[in-house]
Amino acid sequence: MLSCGLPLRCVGPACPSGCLSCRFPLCGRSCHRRGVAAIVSDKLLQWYDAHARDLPWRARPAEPAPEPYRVWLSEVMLQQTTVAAVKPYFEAFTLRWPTVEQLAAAPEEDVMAAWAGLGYYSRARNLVKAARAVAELGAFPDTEEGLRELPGLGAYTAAAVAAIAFGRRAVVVDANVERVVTRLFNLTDPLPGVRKAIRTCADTITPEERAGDFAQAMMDLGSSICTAREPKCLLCPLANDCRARAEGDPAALPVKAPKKAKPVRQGRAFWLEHDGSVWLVRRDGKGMLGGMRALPDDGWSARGDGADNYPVDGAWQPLGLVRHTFTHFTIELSVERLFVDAPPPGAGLWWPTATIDEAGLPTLFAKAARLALA
DNA sequence: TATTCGTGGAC
DNA sequence: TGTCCAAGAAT
Repeated sequence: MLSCGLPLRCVGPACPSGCLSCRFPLCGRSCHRRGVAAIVSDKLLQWYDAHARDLPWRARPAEPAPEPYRVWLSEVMLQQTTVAAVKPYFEAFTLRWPTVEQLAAAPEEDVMAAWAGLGYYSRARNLVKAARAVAELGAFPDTEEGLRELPGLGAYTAAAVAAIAFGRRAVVVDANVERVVTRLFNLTDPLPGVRKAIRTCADTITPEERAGDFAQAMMDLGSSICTAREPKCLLCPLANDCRARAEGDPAALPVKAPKKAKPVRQGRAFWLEHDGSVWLVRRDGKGMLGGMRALPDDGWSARGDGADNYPVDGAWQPLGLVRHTFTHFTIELSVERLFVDAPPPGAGLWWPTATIDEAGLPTLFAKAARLALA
């Protein structure tokens, strides 16, 4: 086996010269670690310059950074959400609210409705809060620490916005980076325990310059080459530096803890109709689908079935069953209809059924509406 | 650290 | 059809 002849104290990807003897824990010293890391980040940036995806919220490589508002908005939308799903929402939001000040001035209800269908609705609630905080401040914070104070910005998003919008050196770790780094360094311990090691390793290859491009390059690599299933190692610009490829199994990383089974819950949703309109309520505060418009229901949740209690007495007509799977449980929702002359007790509003698509219903209730109007 | 938060596409 | 998965945050 060829040796590169450098001190055997380094960490990180295999030596670019082919040396496979540099497999030692992080020494943190100025051995040739820096040299190896710089080569890796340079290779990745060169690959990015040639292969970066063209996305609505993104500047082309080496171009001036896009507006912080667009970076922030896209990053929040992209949390646990695919690029394809985000695109139309990003276009709609930036068209309707071109600046963070305009978003800050919008009624929360309108923002929630515009977010309907995208999921994880606490993001929309925090989006409004953060926009108002930024409007109050006069501008986005331009450091990772400052951004971290805004609601809805965790470690990942604060680092990403700091790097992409403000050119700060920040260690940006998302699921793509976790996958790339566990493979590049052959980190075989399971998530989430391995996260500290991932961060340490990601830090070693994060460059001082172009940290934003580097972060996006890692994400593009993770989404197109270093994919969860069947990674395309033959196309990978870092193949020769990848320790999992040399000595392990890239496709088996990262190792994850087994998942819990999802319970199936039963519940009812109530379609109260009067004069061509349906009665909609607004779900309260924090929990599941919090703040979203919805059909009245019988109190089902992730923890239990509905209580089988109807909002008003009458000859309710069962219309069918809607099955919908959330992250941690499945709901079988019986949709039942009653024609009434007066609104039920409690807050709500009559919404014309002809324009139900514009009510901003989350997907479960949009399915129920589709059933009721079929 | 573990759980609770959506949704739609790929396979 | 079922399972996995995605630019995570808050608690």
